Amino acid sequence: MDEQPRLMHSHGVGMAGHPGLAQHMQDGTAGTDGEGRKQDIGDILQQIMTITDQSLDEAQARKHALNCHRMKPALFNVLCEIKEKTVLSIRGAQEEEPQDPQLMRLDNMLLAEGVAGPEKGGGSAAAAAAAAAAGGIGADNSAEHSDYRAKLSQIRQIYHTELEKYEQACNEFTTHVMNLLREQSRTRPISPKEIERMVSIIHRKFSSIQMQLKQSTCEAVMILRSRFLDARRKRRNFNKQATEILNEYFYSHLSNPYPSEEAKEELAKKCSITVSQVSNWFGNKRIRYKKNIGKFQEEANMYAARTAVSATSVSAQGSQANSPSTPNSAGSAGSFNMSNSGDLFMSVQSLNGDSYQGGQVGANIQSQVDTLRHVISQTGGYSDSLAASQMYSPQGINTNGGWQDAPTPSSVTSPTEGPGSVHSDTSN
DNA sequence: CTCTATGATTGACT
DNA sequence: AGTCAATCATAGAG
Repeated sequence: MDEQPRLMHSHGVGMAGHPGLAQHMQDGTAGTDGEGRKQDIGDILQQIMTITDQSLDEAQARKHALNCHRMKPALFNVLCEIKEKTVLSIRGAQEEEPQDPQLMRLDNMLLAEGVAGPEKGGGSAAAAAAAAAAGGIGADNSAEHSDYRAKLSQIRQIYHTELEKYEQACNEFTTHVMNLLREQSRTRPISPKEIERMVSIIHRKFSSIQMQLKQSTCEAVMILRSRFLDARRKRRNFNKQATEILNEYFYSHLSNPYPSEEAKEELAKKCSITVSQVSNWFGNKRIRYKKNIGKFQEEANMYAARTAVSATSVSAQGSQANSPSTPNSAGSAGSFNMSNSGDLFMSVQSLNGDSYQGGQVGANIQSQVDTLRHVISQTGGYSDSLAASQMYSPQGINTNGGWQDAPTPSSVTSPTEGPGSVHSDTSN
């Protein structure tokens, strides 16, 4: 035998063979003979089959008619039976899918970057963390840092708006589908489990859209971050005032141009830069000065002259609190002040009798020298004769490149060794 | 465009 | 940890 008749029988689709259907037929008032019933059922099926081809209003009307049809409950039962069979085969397909590792990764990253998770606090904390990761220098409120924060919060805002939109759309769509299914459940058998399944399918679809959103958000954050990190290397020259302050300190501490931590902080504050930048600057300056003293001599002269003038005026006022060359005037280290005065003296001394070409610079400040000597002797800047003798060592640099190792003082009486002829090791 | 100056980074050293 | 030395990368002048 072929499949069709057997199916019809076993599923009760055979009109006469189905008990429920038969009963309804008997209960019914219309069909009295078999031919008429057949006609009737065929008619209904035909209507159902063609319902999709009709216009909405037409279909609605037809649906209503069908719902009220006397044969409807019987048909419903038949569908229920068929359903029971097919659902079994579907059931195997639905499985609990494990949490997507990629989604977890994205979630974790968004959380770490402060895009997802709790409001504001997390965002700025993450930005600060990113800034710190950028080299420890960015921890201060630099323009780039705030820029980064602003951009990140922008991304965060977009992300949340979109996420909310998706969630809303998802809920709306789910509600819509559920309503639809509930309504349909009047004409065809739909179990709650099926609705549940449909809902989970919808949710899965929407979460895949959400994943795309998360992915693009992550990309945006990465791009922003890489730009921010690249900005580290973007060099911006310090402003003129900052350079002058740093140079003033450097040349007035030429024998020992190693500012203490406090001095660095003070300089950083004055120059509106970070302590690290101050350290960088001094590191660069020392090495470059040492490599080419001749080149820096003019600069040294200029700052020495300036400091001399400053010192003179300080002396006149009987105060040194406002001297830019005494960042440690608070008095944290006595030796600091002492070397300060000594360095001034040294710088001027080198001017005094050098064979340097720009002799007129020296001549210009020649008058300052005596004043300065006077000032220094008055303030007791170098009561220690050893310290004074060190000053005369040409910039106090030894062949090992050491400033810190006490350089062998050439001679107090021979300060005339020109900076240009300091050492052969300067030719680098 | 090239060249120099200069701030930042890196690795070795103490 | 602080420094030196070499190097990178860019700003700015020409």
